Amino acid sequence: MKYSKQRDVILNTVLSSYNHPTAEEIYEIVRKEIPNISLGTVYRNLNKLAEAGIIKKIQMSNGNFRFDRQEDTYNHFYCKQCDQIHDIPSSNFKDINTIIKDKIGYEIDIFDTMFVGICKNCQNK
Amino acid sequence: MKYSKQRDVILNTVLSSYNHPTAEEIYEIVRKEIPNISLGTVYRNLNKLAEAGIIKKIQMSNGNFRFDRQEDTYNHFYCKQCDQIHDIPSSNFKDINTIIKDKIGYEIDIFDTMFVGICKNCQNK
DNA sequence: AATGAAAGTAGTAATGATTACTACTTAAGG
DNA sequence: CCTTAAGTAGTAATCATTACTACTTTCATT
Ligand SMILES: [Mn+2]
Ligand SMILES: [Mn+2]
Ligand SMILES: [Zn+2]
Ligand SMILES: [Zn+2]
Repeated sequence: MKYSKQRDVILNTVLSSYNHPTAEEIYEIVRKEIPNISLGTVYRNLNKLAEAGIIKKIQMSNGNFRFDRQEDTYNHFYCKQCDQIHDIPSSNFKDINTIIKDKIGYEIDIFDTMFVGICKNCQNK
Repeated sequence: MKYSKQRDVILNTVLSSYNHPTAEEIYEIVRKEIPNISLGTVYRNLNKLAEAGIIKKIQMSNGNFRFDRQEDTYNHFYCKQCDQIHDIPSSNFKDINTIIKDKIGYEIDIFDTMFVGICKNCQNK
C-alpha cells in the first residue's frame, strides 16, 4: 500500500473518533485539513483500511455504514431509542456463543452481530 | 384498510413463502397473477402489511429488506457463508436477555437482533 | 537525479433499492 | 347511484455508495 497524505489523515480521523462516524462525517472533518479531497477518496480509503483490518466497518440498522477504531475487545449494541451505537466489552457476550452452540449447533460471530435494544440511559426515562 | 386485489395477492404470496423473499421476488411472483401490477404497489403494500403487524419486515446485513410470515416464536440468524436467513425457535435465546440485562443493564430485543454466524450445514464442509 | 509503472486522486457519472409524486381508478357506506 | 377516501400504475426522485476517467504522485530501479 503506497503512502498518501489523504489516507493518512483519514486514518488518523477515524482513530481519534469515539462516536462511530459515517463516511460523510469523516469527510467533513478531513476537509478542514485537505479542502479539495473527494468524497469518493474517503470512501475508497475507508474501505481499503477496513479490508486491511486496520479499522472496523460496521453496518447500521438502516444499512448505512459507520467506521470505528479496531478494538477487538468491544462489541456493538444499537439503541432503538437514542439511535446510537454503544460499545460493550465482549466478555459480556462470551457465554452466548456456547449457549447457542450447545442448543442449536450454530456458531454466532459476536463481532458481526449487532445487538439491538434499549440502552440503560433510555430505560431511565 | 380498503380491500384491493393487489394487496390480497401480495399477502398470500408472503404467507406461502418460506424463504424470506425480497420485494422484487414477491413482485415477480405476483406478476404472474396480475401482470401489470406496479413494483411501487408491492412496496407500498408490503410496508403497510408490516406496519399493521400482519407480516414481518426484516433487515438484511446489506441493508435490504426481506419479508416473512408473522410467527413470533421464531428468531432470525444470518449465515455469512450460505447467505441465507435461518429461523430459530426463540426459546433458544430466552436466557440471553437475562444474561445481558444482569451483566450490563441493557435490554436486548431478540426479535430485532439479527444474529450472524455460520449455520450447521456450512460448518460440516 | 531521471525514469516509468503501479497506485492514488479529484471530479463526475452511474447504481440500485426504496420512496414520492401525479393523474386516474376503485371500494364501500349512506 | 353518489361521494369520497383509499388504492393503483407509471414514472421521477432520493440517497448512500461505487464505478469511471483523465490526471498526479509515490517509490523502486537505473
Ligand atoms: Mn465501537
Ligand atoms: Mn423467518
Ligand atoms: Zn439509548
Ligand atoms: Zn450456512
